[in-house]
Amino acid sequence: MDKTDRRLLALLQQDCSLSLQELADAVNLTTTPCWKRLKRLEEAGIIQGRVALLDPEKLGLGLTAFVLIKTQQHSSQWYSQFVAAVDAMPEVLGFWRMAGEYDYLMRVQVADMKRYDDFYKRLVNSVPGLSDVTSSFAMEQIKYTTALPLEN
Amino acid sequence: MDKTDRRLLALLQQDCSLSLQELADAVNLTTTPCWKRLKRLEEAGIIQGRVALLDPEKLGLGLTAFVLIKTQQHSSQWYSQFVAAVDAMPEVLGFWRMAGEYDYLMRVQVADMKRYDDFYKRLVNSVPGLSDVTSSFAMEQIKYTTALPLEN
DNA sequence: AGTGAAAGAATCACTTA
DNA sequence: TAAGTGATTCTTTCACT
Repeated sequence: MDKTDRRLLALLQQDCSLSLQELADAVNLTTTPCWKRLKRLEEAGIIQGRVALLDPEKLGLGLTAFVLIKTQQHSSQWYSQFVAAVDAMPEVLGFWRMAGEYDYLMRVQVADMKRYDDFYKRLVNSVPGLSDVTSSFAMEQIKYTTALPLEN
Repeated sequence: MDKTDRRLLALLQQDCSLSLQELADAVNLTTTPCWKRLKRLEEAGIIQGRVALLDPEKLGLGLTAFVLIKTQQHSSQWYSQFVAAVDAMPEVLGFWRMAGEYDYLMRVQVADMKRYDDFYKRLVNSVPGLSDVTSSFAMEQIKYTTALPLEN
């Protein structure tokens, strides 16, 4: 993983519709060595995939909620059940186990409050022991990017 | 935006390296009408772009932090200054203005605690009036997806 | 929405430094 | 071990139906 690889990654995480020729030009290579680098980065799992980013507003999914969860349940069995349940909920775009006061944090994207309420009920009923669940709602998304800070 | 468009979007937000032929097959079209739909969805801004998703761990960016911010400053001038400052910080992957107790929530990705501390100092010095800033750290990322819940 | 042709891009065997 | 050339194949794009 040299500087050229990093520059390729920085470019691709901004726009993966760049052609091999454009990428190669940007890093002063010809297409073949550039292509080999991309294959290597894919096989190494550094490039996890290529996705289209969609506009949530235009798709009627304008409500972003963050859910903070505390629980008394900490068995590994309960945990796998919880993770499986949350995994199966497509409204959950992000899910983290946290250090500190709350045990879990979730980012949820839905159409409106009615849909959020619906999601919330499904969530608290999906596993036992979700007693302390607090929801916070976003008024505005100021910044959102999938691009990691690779500094180029 | 009919059902076919939605199915195309659902596919592309999972994997935009699918060829036009594969996409067309999946929605029972030939390449040309399928291509025209994609162009329409791009021009409408529903497809915002195509990006490569990278593995943060493998790039040495394993620390995810959430930053909650309260402020007394609410002038539009202060706000644009704050937004511009945060925008310029590549460690910030998500930034929301919130309803409720805290005014802002941020998702930050960095290498380690040392780098986080560095970021934190830059943040609180970027604009005046960031008195109440609390950081929470993720122990584990359980789920992360850019795919919106389009239900297909 | 489809056909078919032309242009463009990706892929790979082989070569070179 | 990394880069380049050139041929082949696959993909995208578009005028026309």
